[in-house]
Amino acid sequence: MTISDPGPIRLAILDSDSGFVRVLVNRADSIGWQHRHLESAPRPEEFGAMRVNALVVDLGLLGPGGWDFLEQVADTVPGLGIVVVTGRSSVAQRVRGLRLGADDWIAKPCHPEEVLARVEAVTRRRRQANSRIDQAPVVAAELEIRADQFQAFASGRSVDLTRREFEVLQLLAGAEGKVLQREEIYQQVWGYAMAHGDRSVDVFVRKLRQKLEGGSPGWRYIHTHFGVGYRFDPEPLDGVGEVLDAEDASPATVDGAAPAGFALR
Amino acid sequence: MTISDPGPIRLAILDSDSGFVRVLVNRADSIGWQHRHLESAPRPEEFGAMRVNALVVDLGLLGPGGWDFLEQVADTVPGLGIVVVTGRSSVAQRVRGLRLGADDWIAKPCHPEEVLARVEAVTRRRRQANSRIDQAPVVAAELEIRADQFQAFASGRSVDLTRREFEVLQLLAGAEGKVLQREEIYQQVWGYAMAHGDRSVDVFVRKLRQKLEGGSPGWRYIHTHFGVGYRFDPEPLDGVGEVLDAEDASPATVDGAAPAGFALR
DNA sequence: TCGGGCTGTAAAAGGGTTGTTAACGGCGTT
DNA sequence: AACGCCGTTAACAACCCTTTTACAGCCCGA
Repeated sequence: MTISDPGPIRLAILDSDSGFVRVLVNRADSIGWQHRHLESAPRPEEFGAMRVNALVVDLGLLGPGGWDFLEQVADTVPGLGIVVVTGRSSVAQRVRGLRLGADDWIAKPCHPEEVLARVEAVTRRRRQANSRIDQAPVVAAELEIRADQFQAFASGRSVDLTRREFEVLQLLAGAEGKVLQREEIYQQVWGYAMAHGDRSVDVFVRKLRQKLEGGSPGWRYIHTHFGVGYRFDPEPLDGVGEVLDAEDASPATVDGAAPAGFALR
Repeated sequence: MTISDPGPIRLAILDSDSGFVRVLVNRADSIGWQHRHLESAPRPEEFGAMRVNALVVDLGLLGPGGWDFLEQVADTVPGLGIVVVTGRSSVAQRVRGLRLGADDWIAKPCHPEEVLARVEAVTRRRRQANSRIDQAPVVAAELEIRADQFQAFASGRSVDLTRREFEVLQLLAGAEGKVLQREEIYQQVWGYAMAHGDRSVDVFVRKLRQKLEGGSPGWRYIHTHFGVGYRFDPEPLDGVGEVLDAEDASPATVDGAAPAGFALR
C-alpha cells in the first residue's frame, strides 16, 4: 500500500549503464534508500506492485518506444515520480518528455548526488501529503485498526480481514470524514490506475461492510456517496431501542475541523 | 466542473533579467497562463495571497540571502512549486537548493519553452498531491459547504444533496452576491453548452431551495433575477414585514454583460 | 389590462450507479 | 496433485439521479 509511514525512499532504476548505476546505487545505499535495478522495461503497473516512490530511467535505453513507455507509466502510476536521464538531448525532446509526464530530466554525465537530490525533490510532495492522511486514527468507535498486524479488531475480536480488505479499510479510515473517489482508492491501494468499469472497490466495500457488521453490529462505518465514492465515518445505528445511554453522542469527527459528520442517504 | 477544475497556471517570476523575463512572459501569455513579475523578494507569505501555483526565481538576484529566502518560501507556502534559475552553479549548490525545497533547478541560458515545461511538471505533481488536503469549508449564514464531502450542512446537519445539486450550490455560493446566468451555470457544472430550452438548472435550483429550506428555514439563499439567472445571497427571512425601506439598494452585480430587467423575488 | 415569455413546480420516463452474488482462475499450502 | 483462500470479473436486480415533459403562475412590456 502506498500509505503508512514515510519510511525510506524506494527507487527503481531502469538503465544498463553499469558504471552509472553502480555509483548511484552506492550513494543510495549509504543514505538508506531502498532500490531496485531493472535492465529492461516492465509492464507499467508493475511499478505499483514494487511499491517504489520514484523511477530513474535512461530513455536512451528504450529507443523510439521510450516515449510510449514514459507516457504509459506516467498515467498508469500517477503516484510515481519519474526522473529521466539521458545523454545528449534537445530542448524539444526534454519538453516532450516533461509534458508526457516526466517530473525531471537530467543530462548525463551527471553527479549522482544531484540525481538523488532531484529524486528527493520529486518525491517530497507526495510523501508529505500521504503521511498526513495516513497515520490513521487507529481507533474508531468499536473498531481498532492495527497496521502492525494487518488486522482490524471489533471490540477486541479480530474481524479477520484479508490483505486487500485491510488496505481498503485502512485507507478509508485514515481519511475519516472525507469522501474518497473510487479512482483514488484504487490508485492508493492497488498502486496503479483503475481500469474503466472495474468494480473491485465496490466488491471490497461490500465485503468490508459485511465483516464489520458481523463484528460490530450497531455501527455503520462506510457510507456511499452516489456518483462520487465512499466515506468512512462511524455512526451509531440506533435501529431499535438499545445503547440506552451515553452512547449515541458525538460520532466524534476527527480529521481537520468538522461539523458533525452525518448520514447521507 | 466535474470534480474540480484547476484552471490556468498562475506563475510568479522573480528576476531582473529583463530579456529573459520578457520572452518568458510572452510564451506564458500565448498559452494562457497568468503571471506576475516581481523585481524584489516579497515576504514569503505573500505568495499565498497572490494565489500563484509556481514561482520562477533567479537565486543569483538575491545574493547570499537567497538560501534563506528559498527555505522560507518552501516552508511557508506548501502548495507552491519552486523552480530556481541561475547562471553558473555547482553541483553542491544545486543539491543544496533542491534539498531546501526547490522543485527544480535550471541553468541559464535556457530555452523558455523548457522552463515552462518544467514549471508545468512541477505544478502537475503539486496539484495532484495537494488536491485533497487544504479545502477550507465555505460558510454562509447557517450553511457550511464542504468540498471534501461533496455535501452542505445546515446547522451541522447534512442537507443530503446529490452530486449535481452540490455542484450547483457550490458554484452559486462561490460567486456569492453575483448573478449567474443559466448558461454560465450550465457550462460550469455540466461542462458543455446548454441546449436551448433546457430547464435543468431551474429544476436543480428548485431542488436546492427545497432542501435548503428544509434544513435551514428562516433563510433564503437563492434569488431569482427574472430574465437573467440566479444569485446566491443568504438573507434572513424573519416572518413579519420589517426593514420597510432601504430596499432598492444593492443592484447586485451581473457578471458579464446582461440585459437589464429586474426584480428580485 | 392583455398576452407572450419566463419561472415554479410536479411527476413520469429513462439511464446510469451501486448492491449483491457467484463463478472463474491464480497461487500457495497440504 | 488436490485443496482452499483470495482477488477478479461478470451478471442481474434494485435503486437513485437526471432529464424531460407538462402545466400553472408570474413578470413585464405593449
